[in-house]
Amino acid sequence: MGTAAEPGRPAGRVRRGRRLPRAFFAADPLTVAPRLLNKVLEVGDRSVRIVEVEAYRGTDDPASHAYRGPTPRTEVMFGPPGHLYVYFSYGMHWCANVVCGPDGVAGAVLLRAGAPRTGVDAQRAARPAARRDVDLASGPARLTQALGIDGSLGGIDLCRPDAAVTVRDDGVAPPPEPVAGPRVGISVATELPWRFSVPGDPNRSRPR
DNA sequence: CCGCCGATCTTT
DNA sequence: AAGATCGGCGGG
Repeated sequence: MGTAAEPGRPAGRVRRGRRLPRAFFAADPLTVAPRLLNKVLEVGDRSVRIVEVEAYRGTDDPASHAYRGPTPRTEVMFGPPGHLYVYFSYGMHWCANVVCGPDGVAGAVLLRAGAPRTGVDAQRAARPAARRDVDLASGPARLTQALGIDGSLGGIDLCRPDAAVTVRDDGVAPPPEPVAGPRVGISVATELPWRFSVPGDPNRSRPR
């Protein structure tokens, strides 16, 4: 019903785990990105296990929204780590990032795909176009749709006790050897292997 | 299963 | 004018 089976884990009660502290996000996006794999992204009763991410840096990364310095849209990327950077893409989609790196240095990790975990019925209701459950959160805008993340949550602090969105550790370790490859949908810095995913996970996004 | 293309808004 | 995308449609 509400909870998806996770292969390799015993059926039954789902561990909620504990919210990641701000220190987790204070490192460089390139360091944080692979560590976020297999962490849990939770919004209310809905959650996914993060299976694909991309690192974006700031003024030294031409593919980053922060490359040309702060703007009203991107200023949160220049602020303290552990906040949510949400942007509107292609006129119709929301995409969510976690701000990483020290305060004053721009950086973020784009949350690209997740495996549905709890509140799966609500995720299906939020994603009527998804034919199969592996399509529920298998893309950055699909993930935000499945969990109900939009611009109204932009800038929130994920590390506060009362945060509407949290990233949690339920005891599942990141993959020891994550798949690394080029970031999707960019036209510059395409040689950098800054996209990370859980090897073999069927919920990863399908690059075009 | 795969590739093409339109939708629609922000930023440059 | 292009973009950190998605889903519908047509063809194989």
